[in-house]
Amino acid sequence: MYSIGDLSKKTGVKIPTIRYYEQMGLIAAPDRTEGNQRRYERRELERLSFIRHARDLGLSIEAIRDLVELSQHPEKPCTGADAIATTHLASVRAKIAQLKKLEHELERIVSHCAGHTVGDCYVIRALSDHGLCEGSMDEV
Amino acid sequence: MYSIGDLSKKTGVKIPTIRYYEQMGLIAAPDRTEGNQRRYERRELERLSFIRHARDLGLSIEAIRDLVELSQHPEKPCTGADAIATTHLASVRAKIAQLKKLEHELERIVSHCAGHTVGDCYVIRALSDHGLCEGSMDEV
DNA sequence: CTAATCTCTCTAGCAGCTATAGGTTCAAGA
DNA sequence: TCTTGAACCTATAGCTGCTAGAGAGATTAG
Ligand SMILES: [Zn+2]
Ligand SMILES: [Zn+2]
Ligand SMILES: [Zn+2]
Ligand SMILES: [Zn+2]
Repeated sequence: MYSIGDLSKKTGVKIPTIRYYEQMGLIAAPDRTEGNQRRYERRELERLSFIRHARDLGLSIEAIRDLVELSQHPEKPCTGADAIATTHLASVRAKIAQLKKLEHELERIVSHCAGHTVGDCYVIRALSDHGLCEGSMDEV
Repeated sequence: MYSIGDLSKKTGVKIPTIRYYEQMGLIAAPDRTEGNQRRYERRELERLSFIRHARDLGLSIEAIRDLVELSQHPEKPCTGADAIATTHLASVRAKIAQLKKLEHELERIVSHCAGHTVGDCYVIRALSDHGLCEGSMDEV
C-alpha cells in the first residue's frame, strides 16, 4: 500500500499532478483509508509510470487515455496503439520542421545586427518589416 | 482611422486577439468614437504588424512588450533587443534538440512493433518500461 | 428609418499542470 | 497514551495565448 506521496517519490510525478490524472480519468480512483486518504497498490504504480513515460514522450492526455484503455485489452489488435504513436511522431516532426524555420530566420536576424543603437538595430527593423525576411517566407 | 475590424483584416490578427494585446499592454488603448468603438491610426497598424511578426517568430508576449518599449527609444543601445532575440534563438534550439530526442525514440518504438495484438505490442511495452529505451536516456 | 453588420464588455474555456488556503489525518517518539 | 509535525484532503485560482459565446449597443448602406 502506497500513499500518494510514496507514489510521487517512486514515479517522479508530483502529487497534485497525480490527483489531476485521477480527475482526468487516466488512473482509477483508488481505495481510501478511514480518514479519506488515497492508498495505492502496485498496479497503480505501474500505470503511473506508464503515464509518465508517455508524457515524457510528449503524448497528450487524450492519447494516453486511449493507450491505457487499449492496454487493458491484450487480445485486441494493436493497430490503434501503433496509430497513436505514429500520428504523434508525425506531429513531432512537423513541429521540428516549423522550429527549424524559426531557427533559420532568427539566426539570420541576430547575425545581421551591426548597429549600436535601437534606431538602426537590424533585429528591430526585421521585426517591423516582414519584407526583409528571406524570400518573404509565408508566416515567420 | 481604422476600426478594429479593419486592423484585423490588414494584419491578420483576429479581433479578440487585438483586444487581448491591448489588455496585455502591447498596444496602447486607442481613441474611441462617441459610441465607444476603438479607432486606430497608422501607427497602431504598424505596431500590430510588428507584434504579429514577433509572435510568428515565437517570441513571448513579455519579450515583445520589452521590444516594443525599446523601439520607442531609438537612441538607446540595442544590446537589449539583440539579447532578447539571441536568448529566444537559444530556446528554439533547445526545443529542437529535445524534440529530436523524442523523434528518435518514437521512431525506434514505432518501427519495432511486429506484434499483432496489444499483448505483444512493442509500443505498449516500451511505454510500460523505460528500461527498453535506448541507453535508458534520461527522461524520454 | 430600418436592417444588416460591426463592435462593445464580460465570462468561460482550451492543455497540463502548479500553487495556495484552510482544514483533517497519520505515524512516530516521549 | 498523548502529542506533535509531517503528510494529506478539497476547492479554487493562476499560468500562456488566445478563442468562443452571450447579450447589448453602434454604425452604415440602402
Ligand atoms: Zn541590434
Ligand atoms: Zn518574417
Ligand atoms: Zn503494436
Ligand atoms: Zn524512455
